[in-house]
Amino acid sequence: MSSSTVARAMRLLAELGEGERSLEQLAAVLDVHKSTALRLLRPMEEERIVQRDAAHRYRLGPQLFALAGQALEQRGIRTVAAPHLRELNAATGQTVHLAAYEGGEVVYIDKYDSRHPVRMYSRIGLRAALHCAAVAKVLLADLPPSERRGIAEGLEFTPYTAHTLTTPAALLAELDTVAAQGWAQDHAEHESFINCVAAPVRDATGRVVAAASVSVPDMLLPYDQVLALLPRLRATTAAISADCGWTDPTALGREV
Amino acid sequence: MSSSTVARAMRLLAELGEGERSLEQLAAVLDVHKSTALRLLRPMEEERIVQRDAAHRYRLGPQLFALAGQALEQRGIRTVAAPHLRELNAATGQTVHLAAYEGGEVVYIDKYDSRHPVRMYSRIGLRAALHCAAVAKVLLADLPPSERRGIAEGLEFTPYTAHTLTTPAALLAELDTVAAQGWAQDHAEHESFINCVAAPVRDATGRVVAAASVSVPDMLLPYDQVLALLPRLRATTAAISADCGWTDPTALGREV
DNA sequence: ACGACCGTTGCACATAACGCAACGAGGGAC
DNA sequence: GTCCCTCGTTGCGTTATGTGCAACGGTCGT
Repeated sequence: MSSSTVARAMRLLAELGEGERSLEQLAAVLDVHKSTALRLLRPMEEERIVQRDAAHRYRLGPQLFALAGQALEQRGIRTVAAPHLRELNAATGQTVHLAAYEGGEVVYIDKYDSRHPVRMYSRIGLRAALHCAAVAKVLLADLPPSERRGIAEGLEFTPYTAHTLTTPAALLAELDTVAAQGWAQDHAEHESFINCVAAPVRDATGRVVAAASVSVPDMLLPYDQVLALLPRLRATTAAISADCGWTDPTALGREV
Repeated sequence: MSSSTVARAMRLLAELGEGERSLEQLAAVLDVHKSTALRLLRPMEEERIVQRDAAHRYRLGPQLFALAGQALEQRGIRTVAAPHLRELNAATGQTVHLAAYEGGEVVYIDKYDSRHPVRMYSRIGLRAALHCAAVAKVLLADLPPSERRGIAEGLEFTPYTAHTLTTPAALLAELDTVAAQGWAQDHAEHESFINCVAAPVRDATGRVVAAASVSVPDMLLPYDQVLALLPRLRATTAAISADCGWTDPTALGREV
């Protein structure tokens, strides 16, 4: 037993999500009389959840932005991402990380351990190496080019392995690639026996607010099989982004 | 005559914007029986507008983010402006806002945070104070004088700081100045330690459809250095306007 | 200036939302 | 482990409230 009146109101919101509608159009969607639709819309208009322009056409209102912003502030990206990351972790059995760019550094803000006996070492709150970690590459790639440059030139480029990028130029070139393809890899650049792939999470404004990654020791899966996890990873980050309000403009060819 | 049921549902959303709530708490807010609150929440939960965790505590749900994202998407100007605002944000490192005049109020429709540790607080969807905010002045200044007058006389003129304009006459005089010079300032009129500059964005018909601003705490930059950001801001708004089809008729002596 | 269209209002009727009270599940304390 | 207490859930009868209808009025286009 639930309120059908509220259900109708929610249906109106969904419809307005598609674009501006007149009162009559909205009434037609619900298959109710115009006056009924009007009475449903009025309280939402008062709360600025919906809005109407001079021509009396309805659209979603600014209070919606305010609510979404408050919600994200409270919960943070970590809470929103959690169920999706857990599922990715369950599906792949591998270590899953969530990282964010905060004040010049990339920090791990969540982690789901591999179920295999051999695990990689990391801990929530630790900083990622900016010139190695796949999550770092994803996050840096979203920054404006001028800032990327500044960061790249300020790094130490500690050569952890033979694959580690060791010059600002190499890193900047890599970031261009990452920005273009929409994901990043770490091919034994930090630990000689660990490969990672990472993909960005975007919020409603389209900005990259976090990055998720799968890390796997190559004794478990060789490099090319790690790349095969990419579609699954990207499906996960797409789902998280959607939960943050992001609507993918390149939603054409889908291939989960 | 409007649906009080929907009004109650909206009230619940506003309450959930403040934080997680139990069913009983929500019922208490509306002063209704628990079962009533439950019936109101159920359709919203089905649409994922609200969500409940394992402990049955309600919070705002992912569908709300999706709606907010769609709503932002519908504001065409936001999409056009985004890359330019991002660039301005990157170049100055300061907080950048985009605001529009909608139905008698000035609403922030986009925001790019400062990268400095000390940030100003604001959120997309909030209303700007019409007698303080630089963006408000820019948007009001484009209205016909008669409408300006009506708005100015209907305001409350809350004196946030010592610099706040407190009379309709003072505001109207300021709007004349803004209209003449093509930009506006907020010299510690809303927060005593924050200065802003704003400039208009015009569409192909020449109407001001939005305003962009840079806001900076004066511990970061003193007032006169904020004014020095003006050329950069105006270059940005000019670029956005150009993308909207606006061709500047006063494109003669440029001194940016 | 006229007509057509769309949003708005008042009213009578019936639906659906409400409060109540009993049920059930989960958690904490002893 | 068992009891108790709290909180969410359900069924039901009443009545408030949402609904359709039809007439009104404002706005735009011709």
